[in-house]
Amino acid sequence: MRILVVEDEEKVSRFVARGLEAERFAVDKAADGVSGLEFATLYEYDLIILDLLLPGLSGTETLRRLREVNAHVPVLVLTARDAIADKVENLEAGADDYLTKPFAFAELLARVKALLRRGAVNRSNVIRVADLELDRLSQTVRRGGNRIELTAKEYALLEYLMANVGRVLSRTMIIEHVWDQSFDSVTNIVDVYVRHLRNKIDEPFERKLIRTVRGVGYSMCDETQT
Amino acid sequence: MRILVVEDEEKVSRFVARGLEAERFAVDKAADGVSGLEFATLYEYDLIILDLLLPGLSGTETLRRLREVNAHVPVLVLTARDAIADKVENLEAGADDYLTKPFAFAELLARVKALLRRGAVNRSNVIRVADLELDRLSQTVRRGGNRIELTAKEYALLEYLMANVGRVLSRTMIIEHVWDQSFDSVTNIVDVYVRHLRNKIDEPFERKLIRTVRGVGYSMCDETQT
DNA sequence: AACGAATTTTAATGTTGTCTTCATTTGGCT
DNA sequence: AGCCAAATGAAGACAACATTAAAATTCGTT
Repeated sequence: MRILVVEDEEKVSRFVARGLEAERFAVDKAADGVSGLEFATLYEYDLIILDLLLPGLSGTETLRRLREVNAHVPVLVLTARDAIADKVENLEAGADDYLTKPFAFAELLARVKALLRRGAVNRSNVIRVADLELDRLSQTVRRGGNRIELTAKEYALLEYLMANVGRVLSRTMIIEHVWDQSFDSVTNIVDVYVRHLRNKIDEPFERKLIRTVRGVGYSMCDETQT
Repeated sequence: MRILVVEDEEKVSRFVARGLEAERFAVDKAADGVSGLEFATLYEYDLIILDLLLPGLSGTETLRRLREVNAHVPVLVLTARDAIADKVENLEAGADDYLTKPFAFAELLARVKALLRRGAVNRSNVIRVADLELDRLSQTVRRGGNRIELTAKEYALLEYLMANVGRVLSRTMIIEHVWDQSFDSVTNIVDVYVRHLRNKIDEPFERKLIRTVRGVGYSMCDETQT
């Protein structure tokens, strides 16, 4: 499950991201409205958490434009305690729920899960690529019907790859999403984990799904390749 | 697409350069304001990423002088977290966007892409010349519907040629856009790469798109040829 | 708390593909 | 023909990726 957090305060976004990641969500962070919109345009999210007090583009304006881009994704809005006046405005602008700062993480999590459940009725939680199938609810993986056991990191990597079928993901992006660390370019951990994944999901099968794009990164194939 | 990174911290600049290179940008690095200015004067960049906390010449001063040299190139400024006071000053001094450290690479990339898109009204994500088609988003190339695999350099060269359809590009111009600075002047690398490209995108087809202009350089044909 | 097993990470080595140079051939132009 | 620019082919240097093993860490169990 992918969540985008649009929040300018580094401390808050870190706190939220950490907590959500512990719940096995894949979290992206954006520090203001402009890049938040950019993310929302480029990638698909299951939920967006949006702080209204943003530098640059105002939160309400961001929300409005977000709706132009994607009318379906659930948006949870964070506001300051005394901003109740805006409440109506926000709900009208397209927020699905709101939470006032400061908040307990447990409360945020409860609301996040509620929103996801609500939307889950008509959305599938299974991603399929060829005969490979990943269920995000039960966090299980099958290929050709057979269950494949993955470790936490292997699963996270596979989910990230499958959520972006056909797109090439750079090592930098993969490290950021799966390992949540930056600035450490002297590691080949992505290569090693790709190997682990290949051993489990590609090795025993005829058709290989994980493709290496030299100089760029890795990608899940959707089309039949040469 | 060429990007100049002016940043004194080796770790940060390596991290940024690596990530951008995986996105197929040609990246030059400068470690301080003076050499940053020098690069910006000597070469043309599509975007400049400038750290404000530089040794020697201050970042703001660098920015001001940069604008004297080139008023158009988009500049993305990196600042320390608590330097919000300078924010207005920087935007006034000519920064197009800013990002506070520490930042996630995905966020930097989102902003870079947004800035590049903003600057070019006529730049769509897909360039077409006859039945040849280059998609800047997915970085893929097709001719007559068939996907063509290119290496990093081949792709960069083709993008530059296609972005300047009909115009004749000299070898010097090509080297300056596609390769990064440190390059020896007695080389026929452009010829060699044009050959590689022709093998992949012209050889199998009837109509040839890359034209040689003797004594000058190369060009992509847009009109129907003789 | 201590042990062992499984997972994660680092590190070293082997392999492959790309980049670059160089030498040679081809072909246009005067 | 003779000159010069461009095309071509191939080989070596180099960087990126694959693979393996071993070290470090985590986690559950006793």
